[in-house]
Amino acid sequence: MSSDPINTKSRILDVTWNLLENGDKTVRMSDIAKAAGISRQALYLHFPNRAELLVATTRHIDVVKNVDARLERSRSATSGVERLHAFIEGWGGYIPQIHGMSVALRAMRSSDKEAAAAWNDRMKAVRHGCEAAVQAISLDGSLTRDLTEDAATDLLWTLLSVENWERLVKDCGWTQSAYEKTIKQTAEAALLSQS
Amino acid sequence: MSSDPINTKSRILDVTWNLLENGDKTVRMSDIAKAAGISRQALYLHFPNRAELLVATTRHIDVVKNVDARLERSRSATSGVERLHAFIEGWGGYIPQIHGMSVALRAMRSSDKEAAAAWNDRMKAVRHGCEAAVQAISLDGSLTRDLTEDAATDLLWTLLSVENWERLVKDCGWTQSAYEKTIKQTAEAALLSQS
DNA sequence: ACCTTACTTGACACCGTGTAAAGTTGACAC
DNA sequence: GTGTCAACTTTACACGGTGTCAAGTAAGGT
Repeated sequence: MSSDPINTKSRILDVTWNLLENGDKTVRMSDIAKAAGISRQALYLHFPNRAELLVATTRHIDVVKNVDARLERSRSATSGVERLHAFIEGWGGYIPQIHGMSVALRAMRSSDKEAAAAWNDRMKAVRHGCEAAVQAISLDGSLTRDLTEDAATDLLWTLLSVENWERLVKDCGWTQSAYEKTIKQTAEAALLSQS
Repeated sequence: MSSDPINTKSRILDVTWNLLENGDKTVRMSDIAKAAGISRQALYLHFPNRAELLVATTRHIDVVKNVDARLERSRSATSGVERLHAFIEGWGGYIPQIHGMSVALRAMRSSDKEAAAAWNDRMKAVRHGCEAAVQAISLDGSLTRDLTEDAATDLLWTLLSVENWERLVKDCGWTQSAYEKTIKQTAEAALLSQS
C-alpha cells in the first residue's frame, strides 16, 4: 500500500497537533504513530526526530490558523493603544490554540538544543510585536516616563508570556475574555503615562 | 568507613543545591553522587528517588536561607502598599536563590507526580502571601474596582511567578533591583485605584 | 569475636528515543 | 506480466538515565 506521502505527512501533523492539544499525558512518538495509523518507525521516514516533528507541527498550525493575518491586524491600528489592544487580542487569542504544543516544546528545551531554538524564535517574533506596540505608544507620547522603550517591551513581552496565560486561564480558571481584558488593563496601567 | 549519616545526608543536600544553582547542565543522580563523594547507589540509601531528593533540598534551602523570617517581615507592615512592597522584596529576592532548584523541579513536573505536588505546594504558599497583601490593600480601601480580591490575588501571583523573574532577569538581563522596582510599579498600577 | 551501620561494586530491568536492516505491498512503466 | 520504485512493515538493538537487587567490605561499638 504505497499511500500518498503528502497525505501521510499532513495526517501526522494533524494527529500530533490533536494529541498535544487534547491529550492529557506526555505525547510519545509511539502515541503519534498509533494515532496516525502507521508504525513508529515510519514516523522517522517523515521526520528525523521528535524535535523537528514538533517544530513542523507548529509551522503547520501557523498555516492552518493563519497567525500572520491574525497579527497583521495590529499593524493597521492607528493609535498606540489601539495597536496594543489589537496585539493582545491577536497573540493572546492565539495562545490557547498552541498551548499543548508550547508545553511539549518547552519540556524539550533542556535536553534538545533544536527545540530550544525553535521556541526562542517563536518568542522573539512575539517580542517583535511587543516592540512595535511600545514604539507606537511612544510615538503617541503616551509611554510612561518610568520605562525606556526596551524595558517597556520586555515588560509587555513578559506579561504576554504563555506561562502567564497558563497560570491565569488553566490554573486560576479565568475565562479567555477575562484574561484578555485584565491583561489589557494591566498593560495599559504599566505602560501608559497617567494623563 | 562508616561515616556519619547525618553529615552525609546534609552534604548531599548542600551539593545538590550547589549543582542546581551553579551547574549549567541538567543535574543527574550520578553528578550529585560524584560531587558528594559517594556512589550513585548510596544516594538511594538516603533518598528514595530524585523527586524526593529535590524536595528535601528545597526544604533544606528554606531552613538555611530562612524563608519564613524573610516573608514574615511583610506581615508587620502597616499599610497595604507597604505590605505589598515588603512581600515583593521578600519573595522576589528569594527567587534567585532557588531558581536552579525551581528549574529542576518544574522540569520533572510532567513525568513525576510528586515533584508536581511539591512545586504546587510551594506556589500555593506564595499565593497565600499575595492574598494577604491584596486583603491588606482592600482593607485600606485602595484596591481597584476593576478586580475582585480573588482576581487581584491571581494577578499578583502571576506577576510574581518564577517564570516572569526568569524572563526579565535571565533572558532580558535586568538587574535584580530593576526587576523588583518595576514589578512593584506594575503591581501598584494594576492593583491600586487611581486616587 | 561478633554485629551493626554506612557504604561499595557490579549487574540488570525499564522506558523512551533514535538507528539499522531485511521484507512486503501497491502503483505505474514498458 | 515482469521489473522497479516508493511507502511502508517487522524485528532488533544501542544509548542514556532512573531505579532495584544482591553480595561484599570496612570501621566502631560491645
